[in-house]
Amino acid sequence: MPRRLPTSAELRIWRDFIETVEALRGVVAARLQAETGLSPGDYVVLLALSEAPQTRLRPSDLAVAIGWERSRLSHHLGRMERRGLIRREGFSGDSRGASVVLAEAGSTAFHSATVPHLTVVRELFVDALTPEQLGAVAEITAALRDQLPETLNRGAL
Amino acid sequence: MPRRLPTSAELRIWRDFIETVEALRGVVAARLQAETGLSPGDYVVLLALSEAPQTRLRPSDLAVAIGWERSRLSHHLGRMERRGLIRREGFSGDSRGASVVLAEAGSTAFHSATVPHLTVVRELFVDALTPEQLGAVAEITAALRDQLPETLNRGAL
DNA sequence: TCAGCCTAGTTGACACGTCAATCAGTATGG
DNA sequence: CCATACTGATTGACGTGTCAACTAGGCTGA
Repeated sequence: MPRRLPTSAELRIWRDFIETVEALRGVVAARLQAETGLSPGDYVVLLALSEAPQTRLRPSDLAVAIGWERSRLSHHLGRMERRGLIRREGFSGDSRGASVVLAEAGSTAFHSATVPHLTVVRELFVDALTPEQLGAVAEITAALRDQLPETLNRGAL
Repeated sequence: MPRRLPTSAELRIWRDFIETVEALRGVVAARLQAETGLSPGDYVVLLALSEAPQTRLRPSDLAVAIGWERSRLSHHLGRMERRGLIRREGFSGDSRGASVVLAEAGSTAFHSATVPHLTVVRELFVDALTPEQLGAVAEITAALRDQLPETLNRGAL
């Protein structure tokens, strides 16, 4: 039984919030793409691979590490492989398993993307907020996440 | 000249924030889809049409009203037209112009989606936050928007 | 008048995401 | 041994978004 509906003020906060975050995501993505040739998705994949032993991971492990569904990852890896950022190799031991390997081009791209990536986050997010607001963001994030179905509380939580 | 890079704490707040909002958007979209058969995009389009005189708008005006690029809207209208939610008609006066008309099915779908839509927003957003936090969201949204390129400060601002 | 420009709108190519189906290899119980 | 179930991974269909190109109708000034 629904308790009540949002007031128009609450609704406006919701819409502004969602639209602004979407715009922010879009701008960050566009700047990363322009400055480094990598999408945010590319970046997280390359980051996880860089940190992995031998810079290689099985797709399932990679998916867990970055909190993606396997199918999403598979599609993305296909695109990254076409661009030479990663390679797929067989996995000795379990012949249904595969292995994703960081390619030379991927490593290079990742390293030259790190600073631009962090700079964009600073300029558009960290510098936009006061330290108190940044703390409030952390609180709000946690509160919102708690309200989400548990299935989604994935990742480094 | 970059001033400094984000600390790892700041970076973690950023990542959690973006991931959580994305998850939230996904959950809202999935629930709307399941309960009403409409995507968030469908909903905003139908909302704008419902409020327009004669429930009809020229695509450009519609695009401005909801803050979308024309091409995005055009693609979306194509899909909505296939489903019978809207119709496209000619526009008398300027023969380049067209007109988007709310179809019967669109009107029905929109009206039966309103309450579920508001309920989802309440449950996953409004109810997750204290009134103070809701106020903080509004502040933070404004601060983030101010940092975005002006081109994007679109809509009812 | 008509060349050049602006505006309205659509289209095509492609990246990204989700879902359901599929395929192949491993494990397991009778 | 083998049917069955489970797991790792990919695939196809389709919705969604962006960008650049394109069509086509108005507008304006030499």
